[in-house]
Amino acid sequence: MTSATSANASARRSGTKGVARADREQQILDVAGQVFAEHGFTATSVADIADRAGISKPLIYNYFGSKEGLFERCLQVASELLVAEIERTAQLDVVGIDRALATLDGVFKVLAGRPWMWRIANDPTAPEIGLALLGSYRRRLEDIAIVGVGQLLTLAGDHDPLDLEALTAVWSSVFSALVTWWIEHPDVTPEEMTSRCSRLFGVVFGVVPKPSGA
Amino acid sequence: MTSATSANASARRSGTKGVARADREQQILDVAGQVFAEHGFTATSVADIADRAGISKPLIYNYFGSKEGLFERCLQVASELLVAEIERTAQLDVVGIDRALATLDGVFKVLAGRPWMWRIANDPTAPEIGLALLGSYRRRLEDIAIVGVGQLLTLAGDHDPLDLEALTAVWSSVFSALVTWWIEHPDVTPEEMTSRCSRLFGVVFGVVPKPSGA
DNA sequence: TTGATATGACTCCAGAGTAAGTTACCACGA
DNA sequence: TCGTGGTAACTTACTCTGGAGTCATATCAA
Repeated sequence: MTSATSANASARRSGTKGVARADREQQILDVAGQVFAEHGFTATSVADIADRAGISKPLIYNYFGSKEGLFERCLQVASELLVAEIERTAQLDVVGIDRALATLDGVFKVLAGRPWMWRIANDPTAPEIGLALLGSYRRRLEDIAIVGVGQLLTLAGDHDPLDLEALTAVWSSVFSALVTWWIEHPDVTPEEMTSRCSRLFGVVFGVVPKPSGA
Repeated sequence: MTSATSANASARRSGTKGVARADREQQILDVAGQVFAEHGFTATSVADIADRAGISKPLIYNYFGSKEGLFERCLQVASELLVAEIERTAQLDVVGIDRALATLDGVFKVLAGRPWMWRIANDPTAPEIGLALLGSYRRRLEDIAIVGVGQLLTLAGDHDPLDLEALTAVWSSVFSALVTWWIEHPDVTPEEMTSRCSRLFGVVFGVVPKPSGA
């Protein structure tokens, strides 16, 4: 990801434990992601992460500068992946409920096996710097959501800008609620969850969406 | 509220500043509610609250025992009021979307002028003890929500218990999103917000609900 | 020897909580 | 109308702890 030792990062290189920089960095990020997800930014101490990673605290500062710096990197990895997936789906030629379903399906698949990404991206105790970063990602998602919601409202003859704003907030929260519910039910597979969403949309909108092909 | 000086709590009574216990308690609760709502439990220090109230820190400990104790009291006041209102509405002879609207309307009216109550009841940095208290209130709300959602699902022939659970989570989040959106738009009156909700439900469900009479 | 990796043992500070004293007011007796 | 003691309200000036962040030093590959 960074630059040095790009070819064979796993090869022994130098230093007390013989762990190459890129490897160590990745390892710390992995562990930090887990721990931050479990307890939230504020309730997590750098010493916790160091312990779990089997290294010492100063090493983390050596690699990431500060607790916030470390969190920011975790957040960036997670957000980047999620937003990229959602933007990818938005390019597809699908609209309405089907598009919503496709987006959810994509997120479920990205998140499968890495639920910590979702928790970090929604950590309410995140520090200022993290909130700023999150804000920029959220704005990108908002842009996408607002288009879909706008189509729905326009179709219904509602042109009130505040209605658009409010309904977009509602849709975002529905999206989050579904993903969060799934994260809290680790036994449910992405496929099962997608079909559950499809079923629920059908009930709510009184429509049977065509089975997702993606 | 407490016991002593019940008749005329505002009358001077005794002590350095001549403020009666019940008055001071209320004053601290008011200020604490504001400050906790602004910054969240974790980011608020007891000294902050003391400063804003124009008193000293130990006085707060004298009255409430601990930072958590103080927060718990704020939370209790807020939750009690909100849950009572929602349960009251649930008694009414209204079902479906109309009931949802009536509930929202009630909450908007309770919250008008005291938005801090909503923020505190949704403070993600609340301490354990607060979460426990919140849990009990939330369970009461869940009981109500689950009935309404259950009716909808049954009507649609869906009897999957996990579907019920998930859709209830979604509905709760929609409810929260609407209230939160409103809290963040202080210029919108409760009446305006209720009619906005009514309009949005109409768009989403493709139904025009009858104008709320309550 | 040099330079990167790594750590034990610190410093430092914010913020929760406390001990001990101070002030104002009241109710009484002389 | 003075003490004088009782008591509730209130404050100053602390202690103590958890946790962020740092420094001097050690280990190892080349």
